[in-house]
Amino acid sequence: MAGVSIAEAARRTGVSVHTLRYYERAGLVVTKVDRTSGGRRRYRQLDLDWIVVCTRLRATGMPIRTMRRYAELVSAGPGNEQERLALMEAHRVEVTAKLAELQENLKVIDHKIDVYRGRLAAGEADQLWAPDRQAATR
Amino acid sequence: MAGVSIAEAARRTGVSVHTLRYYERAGLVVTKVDRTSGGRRRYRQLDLDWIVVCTRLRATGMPIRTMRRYAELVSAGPGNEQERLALMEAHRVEVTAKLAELQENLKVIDHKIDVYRGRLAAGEADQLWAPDRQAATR
DNA sequence: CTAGGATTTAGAGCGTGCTCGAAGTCAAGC
DNA sequence: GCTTGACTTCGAGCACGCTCTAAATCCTAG
Repeated sequence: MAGVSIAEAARRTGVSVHTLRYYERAGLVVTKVDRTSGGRRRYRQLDLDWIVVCTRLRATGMPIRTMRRYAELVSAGPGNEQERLALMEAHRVEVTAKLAELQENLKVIDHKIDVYRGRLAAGEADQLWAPDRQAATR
Repeated sequence: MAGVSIAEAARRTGVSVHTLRYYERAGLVVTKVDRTSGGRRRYRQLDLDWIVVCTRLRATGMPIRTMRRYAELVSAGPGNEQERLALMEAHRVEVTAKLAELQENLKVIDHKIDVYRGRLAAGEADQLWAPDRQAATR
């Protein structure tokens, strides 16, 4: 029988078997995964590829319900590319916004790190700090 | 009475009043927020500043329990800068990893967008697609 | 002084995205 | 054929981070 077991699919995609089944139930898996005569899933490369795309979208914070919507559009076949494009572009806006926010807030973290490095470097010479300086840099 | 009400604090920090109280209960607020004689919170600038820092850390995905740990270290006063530094550096590693992952996955989104833009551009000339091409670009 | 809106607490409830358990089925090795 | 372990479905359970409710209290405007 062509394809791999769910355990192997989990290994290859980095998604747990539980989550693989959950994604299917949730309507995210646009490919119809084969079944053995005994009812067991057999994942082909196409299925695995799609699931990997799902993990990428998830990793960018796309909600499950949006992924389902996207899967529905893909399942509906050609003719709704406009809608798929709109969905992806909307998501792109969110991702880039999140990226910018992350980069901005990384600065705050870096600043904190600088402060503590500075204190530690100074602390080697003198463990005491003026109270107001503590309050200011906390 | 110095300081602002919780409603005003919410407005200034962009955090709901519910969440402000939740953060305090959760042990994230290192400053001791004043109270009126009647028991109502009065936020001073220092309190607001700290809460804003909390929102930055949250925005970078720091879990509540890590923020609590950080707050504990700060509350404990000077002398644990090494530990605070380690905590922040560990978080920095996670944030930069997330940033890189996000940027990587943004490429997938951009590719999808390219595909759909291409299809739409071509679709204006011809709505039909070879089945294998559909499968390949989905 | 009073009415009504803001605030308080403790605790319950919710949305998301998994994660797991139970009970049963399938299949590969001995 | 039997055992053993992977797999099935379905529904419950969980972790997280809020978010809201209820009932009481506070405070300000009129």
